[in-house]
Amino acid sequence: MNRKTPVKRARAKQKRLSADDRRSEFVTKATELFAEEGFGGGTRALARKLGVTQPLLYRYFPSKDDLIKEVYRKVYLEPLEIGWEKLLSDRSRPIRVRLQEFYEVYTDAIFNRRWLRIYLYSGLKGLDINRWYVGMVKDKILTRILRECRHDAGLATQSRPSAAELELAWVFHGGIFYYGVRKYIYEAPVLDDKAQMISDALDIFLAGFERMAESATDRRRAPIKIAG
Amino acid sequence: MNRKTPVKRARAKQKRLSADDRRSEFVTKATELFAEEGFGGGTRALARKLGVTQPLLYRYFPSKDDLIKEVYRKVYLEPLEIGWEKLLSDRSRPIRVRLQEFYEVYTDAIFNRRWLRIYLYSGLKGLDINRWYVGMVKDKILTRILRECRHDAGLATQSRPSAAELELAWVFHGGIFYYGVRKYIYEAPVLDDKAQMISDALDIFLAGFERMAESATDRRRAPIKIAG
DNA sequence: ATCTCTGGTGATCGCTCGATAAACTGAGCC
DNA sequence: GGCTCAGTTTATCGAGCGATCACCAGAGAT
Repeated sequence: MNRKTPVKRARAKQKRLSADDRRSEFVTKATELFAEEGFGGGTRALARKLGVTQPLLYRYFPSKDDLIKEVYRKVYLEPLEIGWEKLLSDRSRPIRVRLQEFYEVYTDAIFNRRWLRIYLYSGLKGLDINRWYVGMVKDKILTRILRECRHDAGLATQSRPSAAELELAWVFHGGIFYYGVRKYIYEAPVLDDKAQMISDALDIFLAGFERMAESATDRRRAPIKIAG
Repeated sequence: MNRKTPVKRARAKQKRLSADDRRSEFVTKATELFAEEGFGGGTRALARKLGVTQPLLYRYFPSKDDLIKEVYRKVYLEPLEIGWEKLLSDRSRPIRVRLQEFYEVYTDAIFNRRWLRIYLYSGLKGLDINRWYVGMVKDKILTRILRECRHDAGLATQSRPSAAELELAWVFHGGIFYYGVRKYIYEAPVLDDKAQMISDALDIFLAGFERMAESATDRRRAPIKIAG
């Protein structure tokens, strides 16, 4: 229809952002793109998402790899902002309440398509930052949880948890993590009530920890007796 | 040195395989390549692994995508060859023994770098075959396990497990699965004794199932009491 | 010995990728 | 107004990608 008269060049969109704004817009949109396409996603597709041309990227990042590193940093540091030290270590509250609340807010932070996909893609690349994150989960979350559990059960506080304890905590943690993978990566139907899933997982973890603590110094435990 | 005289062209390697052999060699090496590089791995790199030239691939597969589909098929069907029906459903043996053995052979089948990486890469692509596999784990493994557990506990056998039961089983299964991810994807240190990890996970799963079964018809359960 | 059939190669096409260099443009300052 | 400088675009490069086609070569049948 009135297409013939060029109405002031419709692509006079919103160009000319400040350098800082443009730069962080690149990182944000790159996170979205790479979450969907993997890190093989193209710089042209990224530019299209911003409504700019592809070479503009190189005004803000020396190479695509530098952009990717920034995406890593942003995504991996995101869940750390919730401040779990005080959540886990506040001994004025029952440990079960602390654990429940911690896992609710922690999974609120990481259970979304964007975070989980970036995490898995970068994990498959075997990057240092992924090793660092896994080590941090071990030291800052699982070890802390075990320490609080030991304290709560009246056991001696040891500097490092035993390998068996740690594995127990990992299986528990992994079970919860896998809930997010099933929901946001596999897009499989899951129990909608995340809080109840956490509550149930906590029940069996804490019961398992108690059982392990009871057979105190034993390295090897007998299997539990099953009804029937 | 004696480089000047062409000594019968050293690349007279081992060419000229039978069509079937060459085809399956393509699939095998493609599985290795894609496991490491992702499905973005190049056809030239693949040919190099076989010691042939790149166009030869297209004598055996119409396109790279068809090759990839064959890789899927091979990888996804691999763990099914262990025949878990008889392992899980043989009621002449104690359920705990059955579960222990099943998870040992199942994880023997899938806990390796090749399988896990292909599985995760294809999972990230959101393919139908991945949905199919997850559904199969649910129907053929978890549902069966829950049915056997119910039978063992003397509970009424219901056609489908409750959502809460299923979630319990998923968290347990996911916890074990994540052990493989930690070991072969993250390459993080894990408890070396896989059988003990399974045994411990089984302990807490079965204890959790019993607890859930005790509070029979209740949809919502009270959290367990913690010492202290 | 020659023919034939098939596994395998060499050359190349069209496309997309990350990256570079030069030209353009518009808001703020004098 | 005209200058300046930073944000943006246009044009393009070289490399690598999947895919195609004509050709080659060697084992087995005749």
